[in-house]
Amino acid sequence: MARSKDESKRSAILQSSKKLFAQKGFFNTSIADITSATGLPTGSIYTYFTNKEEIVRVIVDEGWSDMRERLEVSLRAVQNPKEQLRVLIDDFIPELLKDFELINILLSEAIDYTKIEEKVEQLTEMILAILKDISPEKKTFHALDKRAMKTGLIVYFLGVLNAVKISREASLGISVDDITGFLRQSIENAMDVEL
Amino acid sequence: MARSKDESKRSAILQSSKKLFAQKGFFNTSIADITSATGLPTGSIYTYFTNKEEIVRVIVDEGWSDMRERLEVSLRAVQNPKEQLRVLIDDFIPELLKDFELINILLSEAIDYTKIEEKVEQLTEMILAILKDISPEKKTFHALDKRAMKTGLIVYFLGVLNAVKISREASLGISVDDITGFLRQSIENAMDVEL
Amino acid sequence: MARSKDESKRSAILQSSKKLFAQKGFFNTSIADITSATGLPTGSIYTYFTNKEEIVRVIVDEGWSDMRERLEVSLRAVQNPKEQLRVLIDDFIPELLKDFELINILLSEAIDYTKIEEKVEQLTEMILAILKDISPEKKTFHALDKRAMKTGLIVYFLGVLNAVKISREASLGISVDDITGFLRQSIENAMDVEL
Amino acid sequence: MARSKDESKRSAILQSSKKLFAQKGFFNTSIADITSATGLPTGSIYTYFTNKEEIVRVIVDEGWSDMRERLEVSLRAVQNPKEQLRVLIDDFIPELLKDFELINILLSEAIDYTKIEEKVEQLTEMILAILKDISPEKKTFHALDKRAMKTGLIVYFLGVLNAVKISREASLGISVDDITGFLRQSIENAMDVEL
DNA sequence: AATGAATGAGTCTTCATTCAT
DNA sequence: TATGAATGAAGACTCATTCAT
Repeated sequence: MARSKDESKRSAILQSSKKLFAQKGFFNTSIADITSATGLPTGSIYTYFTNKEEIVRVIVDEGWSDMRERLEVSLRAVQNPKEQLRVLIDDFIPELLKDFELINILLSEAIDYTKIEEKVEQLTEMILAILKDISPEKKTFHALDKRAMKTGLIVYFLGVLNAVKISREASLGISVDDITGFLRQSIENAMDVEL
Repeated sequence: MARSKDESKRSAILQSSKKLFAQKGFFNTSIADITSATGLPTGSIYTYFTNKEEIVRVIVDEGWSDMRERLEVSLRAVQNPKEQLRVLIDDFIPELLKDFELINILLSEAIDYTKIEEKVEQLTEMILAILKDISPEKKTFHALDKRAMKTGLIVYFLGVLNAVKISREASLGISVDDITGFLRQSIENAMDVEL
Repeated sequence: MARSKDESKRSAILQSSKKLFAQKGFFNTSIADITSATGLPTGSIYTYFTNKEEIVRVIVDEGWSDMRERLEVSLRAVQNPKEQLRVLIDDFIPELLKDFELINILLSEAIDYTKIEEKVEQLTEMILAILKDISPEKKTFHALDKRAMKTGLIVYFLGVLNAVKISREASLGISVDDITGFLRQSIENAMDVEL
Repeated sequence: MARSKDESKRSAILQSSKKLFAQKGFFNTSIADITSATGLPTGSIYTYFTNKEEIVRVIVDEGWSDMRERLEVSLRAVQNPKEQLRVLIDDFIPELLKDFELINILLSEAIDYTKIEEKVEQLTEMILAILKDISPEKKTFHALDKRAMKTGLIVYFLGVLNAVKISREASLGISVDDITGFLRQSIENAMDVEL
């Protein structure tokens, strides 16, 4: 009982902070903003988190873990690497790109606490593991050595996230669907598969 | 009659601020930091800029204008679109990617004042103008409609900038050269040209 | 559970500020002056008041409310309008004129936040209500229509307050007693009563 | 020629400052506001005045001298004290009350530099000199000793000025005409004359 | 004399974090 | 544990006045 109450406060803080950080930015969000949004007293924030930084860190880490776990589960469910690619593109990516708030926080201001490089690294390795089991007839992407492939994945990953972020904030004339569409096309092309 | 505004002071402010903003971030850089770095008194900052925001804005706008002008000049010097592509990749991109501080500021914290979407838009349009004059035998990239092409360019542009930013800050195991190399390869592939 | 707001701190701020504002003026009194005078840290000022303006506003409003309440109570205690007039002149006015600091603040600098016109209006209406029940044999004051009476009251009220203020600051050669004396005389004359 | 140019700048400063001080108050008017309003460079302000305080002081002193001189001239033109009273009420007072800006400055913020007590003193003495030559049949005002008379004059003078100031700023429901009307009535009554 | 950039102490206010209750 | 008042260093910015030119 006590524990569940605690948990709900912790969640409330995380949820409100996530929204606020995404909207106003980390530095422009004060602890007071968070207490207002949650209705919790100042002190409570500090019984659940040691400081403001830890809040972003947890938002990002838990958000990312969630994503990754779901992806791993889905991937384990299918063996065929081509299928896995499809899972990645049809399930994981859209799911990730829907979490606009997470993306926003991941990429912005608090990037120091956000450890985006870890996330990049993790995802890259996972995808490389899938790709190396696909032997396309065409050369294209595979003409690239592993390092180039990694580079490509990083560029794509960061590019996609940023494109989503910016396309939502400004009127670039492209949508999230355009972005996932482009990504799918690129991969199909590169890997010479049809997903 | 009186002292006239001192261009060298303005530059000093811009230069120091650029370094500081890139290193510590916009919000973690105080006006006091800038006065320390420049040796100028507080008041002087405000005789050259109306506020802290204007400093970032100017850093980004002037930095970007410089880049763009140099690119436009270079492009005008060659007519052949294939040559123009080479100029873009061999001259402009490396030049841009060398300005790590600019990239850092462009992509981070102060992104509200940074108007990165404008820069994305501008560069995208310039490149599309070049590409539309190249008729590759292969389909690939041109199979894409204009919107998809634009999307691709945006993803690549943002991806490359972010990859550089992050690869410098963390140890992703890839270098700026890897990134430009990947970009060149991608374009050669997509456009079916050899640069 | 936590410390609760400390009324004595709030009072200390009001008291010190009142003295300082009266002595040095609103604009020449800094928050630092108030913290020095009270011994409170800067932050505490802002846990009790939202800003410097609010401090004057509260000083004036609470000071005035006090005065008015006491007057109303006293007036209710006597029915005869002539008695009420005496209460006004013998109790209220001297009491008001003793609060030199309040007068000073009411009339000066921060007059924008001070809403003296409200106070003038309130007092004027109260007095008019008393006067209309007194039927002097002589014409004099009652020859005046309501508007002229109101004008007269306003002139007297403001005149008396300012005369006190200035007579305390400079050596005009008249005292507060002279002023109340004159006022009493004027009213007795005007209303043809003896108080 | 040079002198006349100087003079015009000095006037411009005084005129603009008068308007600004009356509108925004002394402390809320910056030297920069004055340079904007006049179009003069900062330095020029200081070749004509030693500091901001001196500007108010001069505005008030010159404004007041003007008034007083005109009054003295007018008074000298008529011998009869009753006529002099009429001049005072019909010419001087309305003229003074028309200069709302002067009144505003005289009574507010910068009251420390404004030396209003001097003005009160001067005017009071002038009027007393007139009054003492009028022998009313009725007692009323003359029942007062000199000190009481002086007190009365001070109260009236300050009351009238303040009433005008406030009636212009807020909606007290009385006009400048009401105020001068009341004043005339009071004097006629007190002195038992018809003006 | 005229100019307006230079100056830096001083202004109000904020806010993450602590800690008395 | 829960609370929210307390804290005070730090923040961005202002502005009267000076003085180099």
